[in-house]
Amino acid sequence: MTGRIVIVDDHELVQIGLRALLTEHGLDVAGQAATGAEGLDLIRSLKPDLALIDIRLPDMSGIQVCQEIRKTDEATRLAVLTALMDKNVVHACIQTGVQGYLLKDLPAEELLRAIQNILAGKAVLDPTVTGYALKWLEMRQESGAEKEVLDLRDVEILRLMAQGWSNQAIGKYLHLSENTIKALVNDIYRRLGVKNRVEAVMEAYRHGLL
Amino acid sequence: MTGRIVIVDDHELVQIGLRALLTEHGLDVAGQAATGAEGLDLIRSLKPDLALIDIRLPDMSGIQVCQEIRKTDEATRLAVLTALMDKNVVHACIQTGVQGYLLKDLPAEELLRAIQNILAGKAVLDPTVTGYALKWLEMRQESGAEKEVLDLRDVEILRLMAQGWSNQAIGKYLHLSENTIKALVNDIYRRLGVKNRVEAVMEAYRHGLL
DNA sequence: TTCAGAAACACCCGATTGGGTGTATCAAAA
DNA sequence: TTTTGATACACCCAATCGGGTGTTTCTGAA
Repeated sequence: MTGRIVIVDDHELVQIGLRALLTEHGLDVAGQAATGAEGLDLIRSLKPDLALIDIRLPDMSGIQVCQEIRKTDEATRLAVLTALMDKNVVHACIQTGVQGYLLKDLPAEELLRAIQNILAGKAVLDPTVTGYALKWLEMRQESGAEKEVLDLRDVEILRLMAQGWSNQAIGKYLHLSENTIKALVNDIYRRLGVKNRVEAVMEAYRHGLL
Repeated sequence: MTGRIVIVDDHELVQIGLRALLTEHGLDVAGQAATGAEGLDLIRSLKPDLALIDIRLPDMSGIQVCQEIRKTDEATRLAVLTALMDKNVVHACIQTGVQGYLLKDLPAEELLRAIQNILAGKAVLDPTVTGYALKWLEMRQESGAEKEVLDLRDVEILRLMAQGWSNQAIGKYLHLSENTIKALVNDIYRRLGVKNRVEAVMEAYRHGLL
């Protein structure tokens, strides 16, 4: 079960730690990247068995990286590695089709076991987040309506909002009317429990959605 | 310049990374701790030449750890190692008498050099932090022309903006009129080179001002 | 003393946001 | 078949924001 692994994390300390941990146990770290863009290039060119991707990267969100990869590549296993545990992020990850959601403060041994499991073909969610995931999957199957959760388009809109775009500009960009954007934006506020643009963007940013 | 070093960090990955980096370059990691309490015990018993301390620990702040140590021990060098850059934290660290303030996303090589410098008796502030520290010291000494720089009140206003407050609310809170807040806010936009609230808050957040 | 410039406003105005109600379409469930 | 819901709008309106001009007051330098 030797696996070629790519690490995408902007903290070089974490890179070093991961590589030390993985190589020590016979796993092959084929490449490392510090930004989302570099990570995309690396994954596309190396086609590793597994990519470990940090959520918070300097240029883009790790989730976006996963989405990009999944557009053209269903084979490479993806796992996000993050310090935070957030409902919306977990859901976005599952929707994107990642095989693992791992927390950085996990003991090294558990982390290693999780990675080995993913390489072996299993999907691994950190135990502390499994509850959320299961509940969400239940709702998905039976009622289909999974209210209160931000979908990918919501996150896209939040990203544009965070760049200072107006509703009108967002509407033109997404080929929707300004009125529709306003409705969607209000929905986002309700789901995030905030009452204006700045709060929404800050919430999203803190939760690693951007 | 062989130094005995203690690491206090709750992320085992970072511990592993640091240890690999340091031992690889002939430095001696004498001990590691995952909590502030453990860290205090370890530093007091081992009396290392340098303690690298994470700011965010499960039981207490790394700054508190430094303060505790400094109560009885002026000799052990202390350096905080953190992912976040906060002006207030920097200020507190300098007042506590730490020798280093290092950011986790620094390239490994620079990190290593910084640590070697600290062991050699120099005090090292991360370059991105030094600016703030110097500016702060300037303002203390003289009323030198510090144009184009956000002062403390600007940052306070940005903090309130980031929490979703309206200009009116900010004005009431700071005992200023809404019109004055508007003028100040526009000044902030000009200095940050942005054109609306969301952008300003994002800029400030990215620059560690919040 | 006079002058320059800052700080703290007032007033104005168009653009945008926040929030509500209402509607046409379409697809899936009852 | 009917009904439900989700989606993508339109219209409306008050509040707020973005940005400009102009006034007063105070302080420090010429």
